[in-house]
Amino acid sequence: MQVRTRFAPSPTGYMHIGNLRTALYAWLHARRNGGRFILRIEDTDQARLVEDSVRVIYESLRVTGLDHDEGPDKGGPAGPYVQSERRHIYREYAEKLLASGHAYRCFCGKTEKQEEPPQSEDKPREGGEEQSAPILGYDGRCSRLAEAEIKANLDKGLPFVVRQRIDKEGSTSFRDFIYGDITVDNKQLDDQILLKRDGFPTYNFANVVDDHLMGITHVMRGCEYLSSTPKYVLLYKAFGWDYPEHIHLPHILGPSGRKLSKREGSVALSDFLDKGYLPEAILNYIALLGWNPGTEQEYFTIPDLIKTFDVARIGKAPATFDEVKLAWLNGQHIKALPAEKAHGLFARFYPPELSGVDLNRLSSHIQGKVEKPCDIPAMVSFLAGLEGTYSPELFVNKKNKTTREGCLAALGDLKGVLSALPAWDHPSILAALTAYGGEKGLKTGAVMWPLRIALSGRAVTPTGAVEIAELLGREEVLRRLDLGMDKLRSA
RNA sequence: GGCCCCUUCGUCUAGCGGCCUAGGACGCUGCCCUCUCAAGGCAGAGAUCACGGGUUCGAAUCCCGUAGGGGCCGCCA
Repeated sequence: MQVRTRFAPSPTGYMHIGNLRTALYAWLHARRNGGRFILRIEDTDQARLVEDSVRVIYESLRVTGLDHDEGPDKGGPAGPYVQSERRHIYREYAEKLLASGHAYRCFCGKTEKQEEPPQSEDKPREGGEEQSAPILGYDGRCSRLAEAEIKANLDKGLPFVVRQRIDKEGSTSFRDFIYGDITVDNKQLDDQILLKRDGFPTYNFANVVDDHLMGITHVMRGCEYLSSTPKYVLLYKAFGWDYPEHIHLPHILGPSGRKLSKREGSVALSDFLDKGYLPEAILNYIALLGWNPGTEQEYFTIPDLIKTFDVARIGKAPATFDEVKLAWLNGQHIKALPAEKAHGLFARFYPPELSGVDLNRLSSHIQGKVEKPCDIPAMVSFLAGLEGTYSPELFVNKKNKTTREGCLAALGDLKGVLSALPAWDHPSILAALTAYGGEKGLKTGAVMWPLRIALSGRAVTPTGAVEIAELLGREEVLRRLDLGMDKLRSA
């Protein structure tokens, strides 16, 4: 049977990194098995619609390369898959359940304001208050309504919701691919709402209907649905449908060990893209959060991932998102980039003051050491100017055995050597410096150190001293050499 | 509160009864190399496998319990 997976995001306005991982796993599983990957927009909550969010979803999938085979913008015999456009379908299936007695109409009104706990309104729910206020302690009374009462209510035009009728006897089990056998007593399962007053289905219903209608073979989603799945299983049974393989995924946690959230830093794909993380590095990293290849390989290209990904190696324990490791992996992917691509990635991070510098060269110099391109401005700022003052103490370096006096002398000599240099390019500069070191019996490090400090004002730079000199140009180099000597003298 | 799930170095993880005096990666520390730092190479610190009981000749691996964490219990998904 052909594997069919789906990604079913709701339009929240941004692509959460946890959702992206779910999409990635579903996509990889489909691609790995020559199956189909379907995109379905779950926009059944009218109150929470966020403008433009469908575009964000498309854009996120486009930039990460998680292409779908069927869905809203691809047409196809089974598309488009936007739940708000499929209301008639859910209504039709709700009618079937109503007819078979697996569901019933509930006419209970919304909660009285006074009944709400006075101060438990910690976080006001986002939108939809009038319609979606829960019925506190719904006791199932409408499930026992007589036929005549229902008819009377209907005739009066009373609004209603459709609820799933769950027999509270016994228990319901299913086998999750990751978590194994899950059994829940039916008395734990409430008569969940299938169709809301506004005629839209809830996730609980639309999801089951669509997954069946779209022939989804493997339902992959976050494990927050694990304990609701028995209710879905009951729905499948009520319809007489086979249920798909369930693959619940462990959560991704934030640094504090709590669910990854905006408060704790970046959670949206766009946040990482803005910082200069490569889509393939992001995918590589999140693939490893909850899954491992069974080998010691950690660096993966997307084709590698397709070849290697296996749902059998997904773990159960939640994983903490670690941006430091993401950054390392990003650095690995940056190193693998062709020079032009790397420069293209870096370009937007160069500050405008660097206009006089050969940025292409700079890019090739730093490609091997950039992990997060957003660090670039700070890395290269010294090239624009030695803003502020650096401490002459920097000239003293134990490892290279440099002293102030020695540096002062070296700087003076270097000024002579460099101003006399016929050509200004990397090999010439390097040759002159090593020759000078040889003459004076100095190790190259002892020559480079004072030069680096004078040119950059810092002990750590993203490129070697010679590269800096070349990039800066002779005039600026000589000027900075003077500045360094001034500092050493006045200190 | 009820129910469900999870628990190996700081973090991601390997491990599916003996190969584990628990392996790899990130990070950290040190050394080497080099035009400094970085990168690269090498080395090291870092986990009594949450805890307590079993089962077994033998348990990180199986069973039970406890604790901690997470999730669900919405006309949200």
